[in-house]
Amino acid sequence: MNYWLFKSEPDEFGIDDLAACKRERWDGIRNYQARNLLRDQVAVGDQVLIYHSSCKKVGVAGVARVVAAAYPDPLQFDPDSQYFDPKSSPDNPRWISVDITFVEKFPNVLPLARIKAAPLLADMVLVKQGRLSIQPVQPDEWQVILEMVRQFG
DNA sequence: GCCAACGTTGGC
DNA sequence: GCCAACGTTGGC
Repeated sequence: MNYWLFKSEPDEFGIDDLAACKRERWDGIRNYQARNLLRDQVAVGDQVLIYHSSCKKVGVAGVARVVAAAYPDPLQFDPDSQYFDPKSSPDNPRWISVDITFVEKFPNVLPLARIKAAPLLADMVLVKQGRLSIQPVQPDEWQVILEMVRQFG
């Protein structure tokens, strides 16, 4: 089983929305590095940190679990969607979705500033390559994050 | 709102 | 295939 971090803007879709709907298609990913991870590595049963970006409380907000592995993102075929891609086709889809389900909402969002300040998390992709929207998380990093949440919350 | 970092596009 | 121009992300 692998660990991941998915970014979302809580104004669009955050941990509370996930808790309310229980299961959600993670769509609209339009970055090749993130796409490749979704397509090749994200598997059913993997665990996911839900990260809130571009908002007041930037940081890790909770946990989700993967319930459906890679399949074509339907929005790429929808001309009315902002994620429509005219260069993609059902025969050869370019963009990938997975489904996740709600697991846990943290009592408090673990702030990015705390993550950046933690020596044990200095090698996190979040710290080193902040812009990637689907990121691998190492098992030891996962443990450190959850321990920090326990102390912070 | 600013701006640094980084990804994508397109001319050559 | 290089690289300049441009667009986007996302923290602050």
